Amino acid sequence: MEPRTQHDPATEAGDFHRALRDLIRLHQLRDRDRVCCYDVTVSGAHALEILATQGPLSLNALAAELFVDKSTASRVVGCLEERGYVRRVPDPLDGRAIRVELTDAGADMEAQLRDDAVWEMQAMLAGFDPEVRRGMLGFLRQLTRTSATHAGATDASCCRTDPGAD
Amino acid sequence: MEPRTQHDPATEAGDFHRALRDLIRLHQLRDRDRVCCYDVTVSGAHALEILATQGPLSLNALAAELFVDKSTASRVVGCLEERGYVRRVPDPLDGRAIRVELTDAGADMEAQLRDDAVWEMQAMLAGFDPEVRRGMLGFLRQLTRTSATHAGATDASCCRTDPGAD
DNA sequence: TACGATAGTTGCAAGACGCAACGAAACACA
DNA sequence: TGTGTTTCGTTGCGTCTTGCAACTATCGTA
Repeated sequence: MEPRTQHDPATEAGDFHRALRDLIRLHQLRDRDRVCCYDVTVSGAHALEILATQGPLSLNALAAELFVDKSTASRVVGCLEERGYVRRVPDPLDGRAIRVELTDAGADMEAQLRDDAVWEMQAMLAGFDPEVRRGMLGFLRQLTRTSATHAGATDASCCRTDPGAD
Repeated sequence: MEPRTQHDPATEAGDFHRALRDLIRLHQLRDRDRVCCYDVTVSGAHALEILATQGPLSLNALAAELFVDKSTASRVVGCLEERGYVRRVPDPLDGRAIRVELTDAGADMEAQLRDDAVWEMQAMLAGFDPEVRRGMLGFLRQLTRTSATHAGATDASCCRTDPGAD
């Protein structure tokens, strides 16, 4: 049992955990408000962004990118299509599949949303050292990767109630 | 219009934005799974953590910490109380108010949840430079603060779309 | 042609949330 | 001291998001 000093790994990890929890919780709620006036849901906004980055995708691929069930993805696409932001195009190579494409309006909307977020992020980043910024970006991505791994192995990691006696 | 080099602020901000979006989205979904087997909801887990950190709180204070409506907080507390993790104690100084207290079982559960998260976070942090870690912690907190400010000023920032676009 | 696998859609239920209405207690003020 | 106002917490109700499972249509293969 090591003493909990300021530099104790567990203490530091606890700080990170709290910071991350607050951030996630806040974004969960804030984004809902922010996005509403743009007439798209949070998932919709993410879908637009993904489509803008990766080009047309099948529904399954989109669902995977969004980390949601394909049924949810289907509904999200339905909403976006109603508003004219995406198009469902039948896949010429596979009669079962569709390709979800961004329309011009969708691309425009996506640019607006991204601009907004980027602008805000830029302001935030200004106060940090370039080297630290690079490290942070890697950290965020690493965190996502690790979390994704754990999420994938839910059955095992979900109910490991006792890490020590295992 | 400067060219978008690797060090262009907007590009970097975009990278951050994407990284953060993925992280938040993933955690949003992963936490739901993770918490299920512990018999508490995500909000419930956060509430436990907050109570453990800050001690007994009024319902309003708890709601503020959770960033939710007091009605939601009331229900969350109701769930936790059913399971024996918290207690509603009448405030001796104010007949209207209550104090939400952690029970022993609640403290135990909270420790389990936190341990889990801390353990994971610790593993993640191990690979990063101490200086970068310090920067990151500050960054995360700054991000939360800024986001909170924007969330508070929703009326102004939410609908700064083009009014004539409808 | 028949069968199993795959893509996408939809019915259904559950969970989290906010708003608004409500009762009870505290407070302010005449 | 009595009355009106504010604050605290609870509850009814509707909405939104999501996943699971059942379903249809299509593809690939024997």
